[in-house]
Amino acid sequence: MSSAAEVRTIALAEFAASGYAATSVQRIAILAGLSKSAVLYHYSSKEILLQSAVQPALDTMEAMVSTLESCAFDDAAREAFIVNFVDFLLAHRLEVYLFINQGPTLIDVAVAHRANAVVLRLANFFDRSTSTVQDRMRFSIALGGAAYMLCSERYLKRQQTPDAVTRLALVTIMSELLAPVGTRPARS
Amino acid sequence: MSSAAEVRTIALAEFAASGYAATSVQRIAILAGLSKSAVLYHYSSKEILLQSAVQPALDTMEAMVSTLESCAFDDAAREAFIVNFVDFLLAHRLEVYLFINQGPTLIDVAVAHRANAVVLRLANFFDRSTSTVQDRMRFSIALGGAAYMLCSERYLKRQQTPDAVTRLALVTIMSELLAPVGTRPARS
DNA sequence: TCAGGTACTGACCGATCGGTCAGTTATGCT
DNA sequence: AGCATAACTGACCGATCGGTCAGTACCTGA
Repeated sequence: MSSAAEVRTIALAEFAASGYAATSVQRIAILAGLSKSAVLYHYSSKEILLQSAVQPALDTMEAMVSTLESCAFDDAAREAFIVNFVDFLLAHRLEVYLFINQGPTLIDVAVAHRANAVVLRLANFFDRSTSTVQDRMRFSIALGGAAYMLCSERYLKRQQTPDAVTRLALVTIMSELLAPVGTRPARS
Repeated sequence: MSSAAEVRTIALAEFAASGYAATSVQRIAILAGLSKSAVLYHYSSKEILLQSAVQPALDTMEAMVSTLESCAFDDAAREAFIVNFVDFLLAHRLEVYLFINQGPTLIDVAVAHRANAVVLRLANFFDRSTSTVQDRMRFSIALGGAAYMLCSERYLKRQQTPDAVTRLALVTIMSELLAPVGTRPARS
């Protein structure tokens, strides 16, 4: 892996684990075995480093939400979205965790506005497709809960579950949480 | 409200909303209409201010988990715990949000160890009372999701739901998420 | 061989951080 | 009134922050 890519990977992990504000460029440099100047050579500022680290995930999520908004939201589409979304969460858990629980704190970071906007678009989409308070709450819990679950395994001792197992269970739980009232499946 | 209590309240809100590391004592002072020195007069350090702000919630949660661990965990106890826990979440949403998604980042803050420990105790308790990966995931999602949902309402536009309504819906959702496989209720 | 670009370093900048301290104002008891 | 104590301020401290800059080692194509 190139130095630049390695710095990006390390920065993403540190931003997610310790917070953007609490992670210094100096610390990222040390973890990458470089000087602070070298990090700022590859990425001209800390903010641009964050942006570079989360951009691919953000692009993917924006595309997913756009697709969702532009098609009829029947049961099949809902099911397909959940599977896609779970795969997205598994592939970009650090980015999602970062957006979800640091989004509001990064008020003067440009890329955070994009992140907050796309989360809000998704939330509003589910708001429009349901009418009850409980269903809105279910969406928030599914989103925030999945992001938390996927990253809390790591820092609490708890054994790491293989992605394939996590994927199946998460699809089940998300389907249950996001199913509209009246069609919610009974679980055995 | 006394100055000291006001500072504590403001600090808790800011720590939860913007992160402990990203919130300066100076900022808390300005929001409270005081000088930085005045804040450090009431609370001798930033860390002690955090500790003072979250201590009541932490005491309550430790007591709740102790009660849980010391009684038979039948269906009635599970149901009673969920109701108590939801009330706890509603009363201390900021503290829980702070613990849940800043706990791991505050590695050298003493009170964070207590917070992480009690969360881990609760997680391990549910681990022991179930055997499936999915049930463990359900617990994480319920905890992280509830914390996220209760605080995301505030900073996203979304209308504030009255606590009484939130309480009922949250008890329903948490019961569904935390019910052991085989007894999970069908929802209409 | 040597010019030029890439990757990097260390010294340094102003700003802000958490925290200390001497001194000042306000309050309340005797 | 007088005085202790509580509440608070502003100046200041060393450390660290994000970021700049001049300089250097190294590789590559001409």
